[in-house]
Amino acid sequence: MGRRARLRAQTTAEIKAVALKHLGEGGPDAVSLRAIGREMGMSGSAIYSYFDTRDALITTLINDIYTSLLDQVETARDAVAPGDIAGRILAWGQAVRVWSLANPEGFRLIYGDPVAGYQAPAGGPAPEAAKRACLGLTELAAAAWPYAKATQASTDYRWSDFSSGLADTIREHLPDLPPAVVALALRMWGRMHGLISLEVYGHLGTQTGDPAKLYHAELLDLLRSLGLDVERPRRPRTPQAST
Amino acid sequence: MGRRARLRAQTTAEIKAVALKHLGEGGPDAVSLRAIGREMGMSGSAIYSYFDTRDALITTLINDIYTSLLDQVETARDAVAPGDIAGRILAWGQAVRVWSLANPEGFRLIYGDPVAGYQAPAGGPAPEAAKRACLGLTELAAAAWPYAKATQASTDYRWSDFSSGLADTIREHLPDLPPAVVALALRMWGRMHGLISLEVYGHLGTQTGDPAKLYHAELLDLLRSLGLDVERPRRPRTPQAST
DNA sequence: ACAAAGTTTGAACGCCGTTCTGATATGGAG
DNA sequence: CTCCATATCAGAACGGCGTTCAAACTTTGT
Repeated sequence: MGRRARLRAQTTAEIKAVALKHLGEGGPDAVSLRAIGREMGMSGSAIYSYFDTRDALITTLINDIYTSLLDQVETARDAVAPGDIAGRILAWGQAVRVWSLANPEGFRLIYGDPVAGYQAPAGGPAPEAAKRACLGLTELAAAAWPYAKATQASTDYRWSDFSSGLADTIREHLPDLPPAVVALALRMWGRMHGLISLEVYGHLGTQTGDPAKLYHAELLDLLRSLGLDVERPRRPRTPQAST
Repeated sequence: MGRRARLRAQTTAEIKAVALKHLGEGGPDAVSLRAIGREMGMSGSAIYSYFDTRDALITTLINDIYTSLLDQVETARDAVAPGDIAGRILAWGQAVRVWSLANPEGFRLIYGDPVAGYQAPAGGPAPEAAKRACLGLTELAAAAWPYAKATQASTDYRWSDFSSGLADTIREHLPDLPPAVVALALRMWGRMHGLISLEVYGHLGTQTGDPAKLYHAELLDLLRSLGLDVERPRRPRTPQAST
């Protein structure tokens, strides 16, 4: 890699850094090519050498931020012993909320209307990080499955219910997994996402002064619905025999 | 009310109607004062006679849309016999999802980043419709409480955990209600919101082809966690005696 | 040393919200 | 009916935006 490529990579990184800074300080509107260029001492149109369009820049920002979220969440999960399934799920859920509240603009970028008129690249593959999130949750759901199986409603799922990309990835990492586990993982995702999303967007703050307590109770209820005992000792009870 | 006031009301209504149309057709960006004026045959600046600023227009749109959502949801709920608690919760939840998928731009406006640079009126009272939603869910939670009480985790809530506006409204309509019921209602809200939000913003579609099945399973699990039997006969079992 | 490729600038186009200056129409008081 | 305050409107203007384009400048490989 010549000197030129190095400069290019450096400038690209600086653009992303400035964009992230503006995002955090002034919200999504502050992420404008002209403003970024102004701060970097170059004209706004020069950025088009590095990103085809503003949406392309936003897209890579989303990928970066999403990746950082997953890094943090996975780290929190791995700080709990692999055998402590309830503890791992709890750690995952709490980490998602902590990150989201610490990076509300990032959360909005990933999960909400990112920025004026941004259109996600259509038809493209699902973002890598989204699959990673889903896979991580599926692993947790799979670990809880022996306990949760009996409690789940009798909806029957097929692999065809899920996108081939997701299904293939999961079956590669976790063979012999019933598709219902993936559905459970997606529901766990939604359950964590709901309260966090309401809180980040300020809908919960006007109703309750203590969203943390609410969220914690929700996670406990989630564990209970997975058949994992949670009051006092956090060890799960013995899984039931297969039906 | 003179002729003048009538004209004014009419023009105001037309502005809102055109704004809603643009919102549905072109997304949030299409809601621009200039574009609205263009379509109405008047200059963009003329709208400033009717709304102080674009954000004011957006704010009334949000109120209107939020109200229409609650009208529809309450209608769906009231189509189920008052005694069928599980059925009412199910109807509420399904109605929220149906409305959200039919009005994704409205959903984004209410719950997401509404539009470029919009700032919700700070310090103002919580939107009327939000309290209405919360109150409706609290009624459902209160009806389910005799069955759900025993299943809830032992988090203890106080009235001071909630905003005074909400707490007062609720205690006015439903006296002698434990604050834990409000917490339960907020959690129910979050639980419905999670999957719907993921679906509306397209995060679920890339992972599963059948979000409806997922959402229905989630509602069933919610009912189960409320202590309401749900397989086949939808009648709740007898409430347990007070602990 | 020189041509090819990459990078940057600055003007331009059309969009936006908002403000301001006048022009025009309306409504009520005398 | 007249007259004037008030409400409504058009149009220009300011500064912001994403994007395009021709022209200049810099680096690279030969």
